Amino acid sequence: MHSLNNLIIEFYDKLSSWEQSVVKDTGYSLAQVHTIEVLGSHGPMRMKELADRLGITTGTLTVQVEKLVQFGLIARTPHEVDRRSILVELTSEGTALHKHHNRMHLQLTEDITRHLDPESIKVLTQSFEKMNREF
Amino acid sequence: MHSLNNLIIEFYDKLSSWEQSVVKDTGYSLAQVHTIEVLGSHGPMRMKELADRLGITTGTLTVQVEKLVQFGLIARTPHEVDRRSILVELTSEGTALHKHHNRMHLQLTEDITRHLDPESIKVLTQSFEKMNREF
DNA sequence: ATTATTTTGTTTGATTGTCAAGTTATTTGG
DNA sequence: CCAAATAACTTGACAATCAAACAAAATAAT
Repeated sequence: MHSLNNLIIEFYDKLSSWEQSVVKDTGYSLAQVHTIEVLGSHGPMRMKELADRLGITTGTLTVQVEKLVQFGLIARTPHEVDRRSILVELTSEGTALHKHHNRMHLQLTEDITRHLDPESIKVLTQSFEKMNREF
Repeated sequence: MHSLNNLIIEFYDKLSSWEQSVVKDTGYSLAQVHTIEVLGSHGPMRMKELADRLGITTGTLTVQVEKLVQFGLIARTPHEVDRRSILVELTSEGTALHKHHNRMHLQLTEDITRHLDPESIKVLTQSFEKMNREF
């Protein structure tokens, strides 16, 4: 248990470094790419929901979104029913960035699991499912 | 493979959120606790090495270390042989914080793995070992 | 041995990400 | 209909960060 704990911490650290270097290559900041990632994997959403998912305040997000709009990565559209709200969604350019980032992640997953046999991958997948449910 | 990739991303996100909330409770910042963590798990080291492990410049670290010294969490001692260098190490208070954080991590690992049978934990541990080696 | 280069840590100035608090517009509940 | 809650924005203040310039010391080259 103790060793598994250390392995998880090490895994997290290495994933962090990897993410940082991959993001740097895009020319955008970590916060910016993270925003694109969330929008890409969950689809268009209101500012409030996006802020919650990113773990930041809406005030911070307002500024961040403004930049991303100027970069042409995302677009703001009024909410159909709630006129207080704004829907934020990826532009085609934003979608392209998300897909690119996704491919990087997939490649990494393939790279780090290449010495695992099919049975281990199966157990690993099930274990991640169970662990993610417990957070 | 595709689903495993998504599970890893989800796992990373959840671990991130967890870390953020645990760190917030300590009253110190994420960067500060991270510095304590590295010093706690690897022992005293030079500024340069610490900066490299944290993925920041020595300039940034100089400022950060100054604060942590004022908080009484770490101490600076001259390097025995290289007079350009400074050794940074945890004080007893810093060690206490590290131990506390470590206990939190261990508790989390126990919590998220509680529905895994011993055999799965074994495979999971071996898989993490192999994956960490491939980064 | 002397000089040039590299390494280590610090300082400074600029930029980014962040929050808290206050504001406005809108929605919801009594 | 009015009060309270919610959504987004604005502003002012910090934290964290980097790059560049610097000084001191170690290392390499000649």
